[in-house]
Amino acid sequence: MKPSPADTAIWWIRRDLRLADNPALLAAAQHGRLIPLYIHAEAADAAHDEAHAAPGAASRWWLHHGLKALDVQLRALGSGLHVAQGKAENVLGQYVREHGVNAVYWNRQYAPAQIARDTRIKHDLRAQGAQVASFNASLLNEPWSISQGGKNDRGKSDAPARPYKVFTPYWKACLKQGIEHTPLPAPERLPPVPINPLAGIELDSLQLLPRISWDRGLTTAWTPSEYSAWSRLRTFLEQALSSYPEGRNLPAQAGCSRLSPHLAFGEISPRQIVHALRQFQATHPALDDEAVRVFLSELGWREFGYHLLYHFPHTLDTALNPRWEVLQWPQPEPQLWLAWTHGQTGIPLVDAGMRELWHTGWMHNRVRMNVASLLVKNMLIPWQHGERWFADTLVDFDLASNAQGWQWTAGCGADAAPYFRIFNPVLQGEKFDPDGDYIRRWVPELAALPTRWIHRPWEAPAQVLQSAEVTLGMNYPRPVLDLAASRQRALAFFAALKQAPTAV
DNA sequence: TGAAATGTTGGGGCG
DNA sequence: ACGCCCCAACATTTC
Repeated sequence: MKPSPADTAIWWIRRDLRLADNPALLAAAQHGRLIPLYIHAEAADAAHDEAHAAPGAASRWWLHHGLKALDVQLRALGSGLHVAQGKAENVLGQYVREHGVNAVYWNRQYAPAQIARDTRIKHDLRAQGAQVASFNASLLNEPWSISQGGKNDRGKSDAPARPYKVFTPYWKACLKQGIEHTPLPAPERLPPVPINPLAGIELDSLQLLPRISWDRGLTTAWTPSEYSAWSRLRTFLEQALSSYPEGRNLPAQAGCSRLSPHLAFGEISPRQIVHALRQFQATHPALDDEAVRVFLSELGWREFGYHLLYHFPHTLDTALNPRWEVLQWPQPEPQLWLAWTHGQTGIPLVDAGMRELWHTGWMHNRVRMNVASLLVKNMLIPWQHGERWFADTLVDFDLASNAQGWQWTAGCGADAAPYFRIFNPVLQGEKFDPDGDYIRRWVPELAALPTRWIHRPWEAPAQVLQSAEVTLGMNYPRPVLDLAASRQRALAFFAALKQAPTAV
């Protein structure tokens, strides 16, 4: 049956900037006309409670280039990206009412405000007579599909299903339920975009790129596109996967996949990754199962983050563990915050990490744990401050992973590090960056220091500092805090949790 | 996916 | 040969 020209669908593009394994796009491509529509909501358009979902500066940079790349792909298939600005409900409603759109498809997002908005929009569009469907395209399992006491709602157990709060049993349940799916193919051709459905706007007019160009480092480090996501994955499988269990901990090495921003923007899906991993495993029988298991579990942590955010939406900015309410946080010390954000704490591993973040929009996970521990424990600055800084500066910013990760470090989240677990960035540096290569790359003023002192320059003999041309307090700061003393202060502060009445 | 304090063990120097 | 001390190495406990 030939679809009538009036039969027009919208693929509402969100964080699914890809053609392959995209159920919303495939559904929309069944119609006679297709508008691939990206709707940009500026902060003023977004509801107040959606502020957490508004992209930060680094994410906006990625979004701009990712959408450009998607447009090129769409044009190759006879289509093209359509950009609109405003509140999503208004824009979609207008297309349906005034421009003959009779179907709208999207892939799900999971921030509490997004769920509420999408539910509302689905209801409204259906009331206008449009066909609407949403799909899972960014998770191996929907956050509500895994629970304790009967994994499916058809189970015989009478006990109400409860969400998991501990990673290991959660991930075991996921693996048992099955994470294997055959990814959907990319469409071979796309229906035409209707002639002038509405005056779309230019992507450039969204002004997603920074006004002053601080983005050179981002451009060097990343290429946002579906194609480069696959190129990253291939490189990782061939070069890093086999030594992943150890390699992933070494920030100076290319030991991890660096797929996180591509995942965050949906340029590749976890199902595609799992599928590619299984294929690689099948063709490389000597590959260590342990390496595959560890890498998969990192995808598992991402899933776990969404599971927690869905079941405990307040964890976006409030501790999962209610015990944390008893803590009387001191006023954050501005000079500590400035030193932390600027990578000028005088502690090499922390400064290297914060500068890597600023320059590339990304930080190695081992180092993320260290900078987070320093902020929350040694500096006693609430984790929400760090969470917001990461939201603005990370290209891989992901609401669920970020909030849960910070809560993990702070000790108030699910399966969290206990409050007394405080990283020592000197020891961590010596353990995971034993040659100091990571420090030398990101803190070049210390590059000439011998490895013995590179993680603790303040202890280096004057002669050593002098010949390395390091003058503490001049071209590299003295430590802004004493690691041992601030550790003691943190232990004393968090000891209040022990007398708290509420059980975990 | 911690660090530091404390405890234990065993080899070697030494009187 | 023996007891004593020191201390590295490792294990356990504590935060």
